[in-house]
Amino acid sequence: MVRVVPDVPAIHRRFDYSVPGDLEPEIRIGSRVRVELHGRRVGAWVVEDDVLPTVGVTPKPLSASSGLGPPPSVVAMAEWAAWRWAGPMSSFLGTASPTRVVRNGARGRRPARQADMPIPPQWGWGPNGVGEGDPRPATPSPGGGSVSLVDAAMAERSAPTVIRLAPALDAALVVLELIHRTGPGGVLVLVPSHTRAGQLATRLLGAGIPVALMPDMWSEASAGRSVVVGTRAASWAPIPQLRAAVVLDAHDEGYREERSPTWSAVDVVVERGRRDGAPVLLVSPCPPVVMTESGSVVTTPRAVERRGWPTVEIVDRTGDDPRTGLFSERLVHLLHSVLDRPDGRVVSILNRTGRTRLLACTLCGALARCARCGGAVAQLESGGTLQCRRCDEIRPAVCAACDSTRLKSLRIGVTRATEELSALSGVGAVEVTGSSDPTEGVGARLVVGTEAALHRVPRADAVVFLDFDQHLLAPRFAAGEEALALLARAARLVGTRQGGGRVVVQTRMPDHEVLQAATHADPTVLAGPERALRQTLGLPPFGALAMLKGPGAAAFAEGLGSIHGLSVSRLETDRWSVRAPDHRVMCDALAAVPRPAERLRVEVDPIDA
DNA sequence: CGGACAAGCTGA
DNA sequence: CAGCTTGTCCGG
Repeated sequence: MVRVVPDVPAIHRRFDYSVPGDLEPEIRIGSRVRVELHGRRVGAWVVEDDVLPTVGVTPKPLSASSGLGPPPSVVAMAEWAAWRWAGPMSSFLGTASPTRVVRNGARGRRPARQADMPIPPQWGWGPNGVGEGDPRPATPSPGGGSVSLVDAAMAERSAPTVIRLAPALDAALVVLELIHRTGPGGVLVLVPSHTRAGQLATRLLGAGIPVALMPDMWSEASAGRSVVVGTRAASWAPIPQLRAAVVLDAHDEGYREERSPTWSAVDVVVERGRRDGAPVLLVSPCPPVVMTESGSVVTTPRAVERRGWPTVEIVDRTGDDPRTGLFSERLVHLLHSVLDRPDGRVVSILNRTGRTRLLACTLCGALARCARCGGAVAQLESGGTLQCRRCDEIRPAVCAACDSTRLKSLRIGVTRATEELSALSGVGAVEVTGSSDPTEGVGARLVVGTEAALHRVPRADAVVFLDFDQHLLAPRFAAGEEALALLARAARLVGTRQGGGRVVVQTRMPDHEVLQAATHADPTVLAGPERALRQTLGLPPFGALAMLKGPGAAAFAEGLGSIHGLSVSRLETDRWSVRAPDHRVMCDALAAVPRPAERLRVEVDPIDA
């Protein structure tokens, strides 16, 4: 008899089935099976074996085997994650399973590459910290003589270990050196994006290291002879026992699942490392407080870190008239100085899509608002109609208060900024947003876009943030850390300060810790105050937080309210926040209180305040 | 989730 | 009271 978890999100129970003799050799913990449940056939995972029969229930036999699923250690992780993020175990088992059916034979197959070939030692950091065969000048040097960053990190007993590495320093060297020490088998490497996963896999393969690129090479990963490389979901890779793990750009938001359950791949890898006794290295130019608090931080010498950041120039707009617009004199001057060079390239960032996001009447000064719901209306096309951002109501571009047709832009979006920058610079600017064509702007000399542009454009001489204050003031718990991460992201595009790389930030808060950290190339300038603030407010890592949303939120909140140690408060209708001294107390409570019948979304470790 | 079954509503 | 909708329950 085995116990299974059905692949049906709404069913939170487990059921017992007998194993027919012919299926016996294929069935183990983690196996994908099909079962008869309440008159229909559904997929399921085996999560326990040798289950004793329950009295009064005659078990049905498993209907079929559907191939390999996650190894027992990962099934156990799914159980832990279901508790940690208050979600159904089946969603984690799904992420941990192959996309196509994998039959037993695959596990024994040898990878095509020479997996047992010893890895030549040429990827050490070298005497001056430069990986041989790597032409880039600004690679990290060991923290004093012959001790490398990886040596230092592995020597730390605490897990995880954070490696702070400036944006221009080559983090792949950490991976290469780790593999040189441990061999490829059982090593897991996470990167934030698919593109980078492909690039890293190619680089490792080029060095003769066998790689299983997730999610397509699930069975190669489970064979255990390759380094497993992938993005967020690869934190669930079928590695029975982890030997080591590296998370590159561990601060990246891409490691968080936005849909409920809102799990984090970094937390998953850290827990796997803890269970398997494997070192976990979190590499980031700007490690968040939640990662540095529980472990230790190793980093390059100060001078090396400083060289790994570009020049960050603050354009203080405190004294400027708010009506001056988005383009300071200093900015226009800089734009010209870069674009006057024949191949000079500038990327400017404004995180507002559309043409104009806020308008006012020139005559009476009234803000243009929606007649139906009162929300601000935006202008989508030049001279066009106005549309409400909240309810999509459309109306003509006429002042509702005085019927004037003369409206002025108070807060322009990317489309308008593109038009204006083209005019100012005399260079045709290309607009790049999340919804534009992926090839758009890749070779352009002047790109105007949202954050998405930082992921599309490979290199630039300067990155300009037209209105950075919206990032600094964003209503998110980690707004400061996210803002610094954005500057680090921009830094990658422009390279080092010696190479002339420049990031320009227009702001009315020039003394903000985020900007001080970036100009000094020292993330601890932010981390110190940030840590203190978290401690004062009881925010993670000094407390746990959850958000309840939906029609069932009130009922669930009421149930949680009676639990000792929790504080529950209503933010608005159908939206509640829950605080606990730590996530253990939080998760135990979320698991103990029965779920209401109405729809309910539980966000553990929420992002939005 | 989705099938089974019960209770409630409608119309000739 | 058949025929239909709506709601609640429960799965091995």
